[in-house]
Amino acid sequence: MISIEAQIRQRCALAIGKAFGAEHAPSAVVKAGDPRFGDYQCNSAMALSGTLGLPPRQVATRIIEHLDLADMCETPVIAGPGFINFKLQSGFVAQRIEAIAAESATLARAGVPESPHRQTVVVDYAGPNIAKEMHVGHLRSCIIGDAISRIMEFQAHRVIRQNHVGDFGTQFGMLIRLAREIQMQTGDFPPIEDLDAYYKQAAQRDREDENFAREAREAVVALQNGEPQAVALWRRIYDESRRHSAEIFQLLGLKLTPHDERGESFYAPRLFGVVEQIAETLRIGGDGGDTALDGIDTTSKGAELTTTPPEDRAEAAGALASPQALERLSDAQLPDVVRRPFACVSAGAMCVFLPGYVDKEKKPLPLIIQKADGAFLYATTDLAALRFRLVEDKLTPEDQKPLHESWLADRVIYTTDARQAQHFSMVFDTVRAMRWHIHSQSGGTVDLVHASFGSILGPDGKPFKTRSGESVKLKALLLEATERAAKVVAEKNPSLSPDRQKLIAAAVGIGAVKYADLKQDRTGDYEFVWERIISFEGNTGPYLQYAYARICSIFRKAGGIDLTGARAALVEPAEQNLARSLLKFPDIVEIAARDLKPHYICTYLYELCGLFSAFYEKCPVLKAGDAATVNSRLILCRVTQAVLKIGLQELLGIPVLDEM
RNA sequence: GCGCUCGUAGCUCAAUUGGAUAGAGCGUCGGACUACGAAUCCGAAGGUUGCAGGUUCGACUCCUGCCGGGCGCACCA
Repeated sequence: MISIEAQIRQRCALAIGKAFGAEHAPSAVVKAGDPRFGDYQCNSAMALSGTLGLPPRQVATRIIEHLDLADMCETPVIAGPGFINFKLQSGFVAQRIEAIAAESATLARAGVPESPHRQTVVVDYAGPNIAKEMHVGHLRSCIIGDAISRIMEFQAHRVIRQNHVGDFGTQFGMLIRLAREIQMQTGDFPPIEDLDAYYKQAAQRDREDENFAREAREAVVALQNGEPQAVALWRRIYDESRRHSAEIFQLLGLKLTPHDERGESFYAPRLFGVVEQIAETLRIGGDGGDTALDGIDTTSKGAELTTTPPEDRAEAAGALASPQALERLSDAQLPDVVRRPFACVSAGAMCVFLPGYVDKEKKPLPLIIQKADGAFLYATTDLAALRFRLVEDKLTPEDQKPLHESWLADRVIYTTDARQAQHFSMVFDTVRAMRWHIHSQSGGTVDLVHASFGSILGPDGKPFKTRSGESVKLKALLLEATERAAKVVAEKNPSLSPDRQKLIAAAVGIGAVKYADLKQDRTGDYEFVWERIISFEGNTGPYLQYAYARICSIFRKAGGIDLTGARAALVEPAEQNLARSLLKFPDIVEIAARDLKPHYICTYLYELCGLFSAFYEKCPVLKAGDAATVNSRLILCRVTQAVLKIGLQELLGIPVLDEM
């Protein structure tokens, strides 16, 4: 079932094509800005009047002459400078509502179509560093990433969730070193249920004890070289840490599974090869020098790179293949302006230089992919991960299940905080320079997206910390949310059993935290103030859950009513408003997916609940009197219930409750 | 210094990406429970969209310059 807005857009495009030629066809159809103007509006006439040299209202008239919408809308009206306003026919609205409510299969999608062009989408989110307990810094990536993958999945895209955990970094050296010491003293593996305390102890020793610090660094090397004892200790710490993060994921209701986890350790064996390949492919410099780098103006970042013909690059790379040539380019001979991507050793580190990036002294800023001491960094891991996701044969020993087939990603979405924007920009540019984003078969390009988000701030407007200045642990935060919700549940609905109350408190409390995060445009910062987060009034999670629970309550009272063949009458304005809003749900999902902005869905659901409340106040359902009206209103309840359930639970990952 | 980002009602945020008279919630004030759940609803007050220009039928949105906040900028992630 195609969405109504899309349908009107298509018909308008058709009419514009007929009236003025296909080259003018794209039509600007959006939902009406004001209910007075109807349900949808076409803004094409004004835009077209310039290119056509006709008055906009005349253009609008011509469009309407060729427009065939008699099966859906009342006669279109031209208004203002040249808006064409559409109002859906009452009968059409009723018919669509009936069609959605008709059977469980249609109800389960509430009119949301599957995407006509299914894509394979990798969503990289959560990604905690598992040497420490998860804290608020991980919250947004978890919540937003999960919502984005749910939305895309509901559109029938093939979503591959990836939890890129930090499980192989330098901190593990300390942890291994400390574990080894405790094991030697006590004969036992250290108890690390309290991961943070253990981490702190190791960090303190690392600061204060030179020998410890040195041995910790050695432990990292041993780990990376696969030395059995180090690996065994790492494995123990890793398992314990993962138990912790799995618990948090479960509390948050994330759809991530252990199968979705490929962390730094997974890519560790690939790092050397990745650096080698990049250094080889992007090698350039020395004799070729600036001449070879000239000729391509890349004032803007990234996008320009794809225009570099591969032959050019190969030629440039081939011009200087010797290690000596690489060395010659170091430092002093770096060009002032980088005009094309290239790799070379600078100050002992293997670097990729890309157009458009400069440091404080306006000198070219590198993406370092291997440190002077030979160690790899997160840029290396990210590049290895992207190569794995885009071009690597997935039939590797570690990864035979469950995704043994080639992923052939069409999009890779990173849900990480905005401070990493430059990092990802450089990593993506490097991938493009390597042409890993070109599908080997189709020749199409992969969309690399950083779906960034702002910081969570404390009430003081500074980064959210505890009073003692430590990061707030996620487990404690979710526990507090649940406790605060429990108080309200006990007060509002004391008749529920304690077990039931506990369950509801968790869904309400954690749902409130998730909703508070999702309802805001992800690109901005927001303040975490408990009173606001856990408030049950206004645009909040509990408000929406409450609306859902009230609908469920109606159906409980109604008993086993059969709505087969029932008609939607829609006589009251409140019924009309609710029904028309329900039909807009598919378009909201569409734009939320297009922009990767879950808050569009939040805003919509909140407004829908407002309309439902108005309907609920003015239109008695079960006490309506005649059976036809009861059934008609029950259909509206049924579809509203479905939209809320899909929106909250399936798309946003916020649980709905039959009662609360 | 360079780059990114934000600045909208007292407070917290929207505004379908260039559309019509800039909308909500909280707070304030005033109303509605012998009607399906009052965790609700209805009403009122509250604005020179940081400032100044520009682009055009039309600007919170785009371009330029200021002012103010946040973040990033060579071997941490």
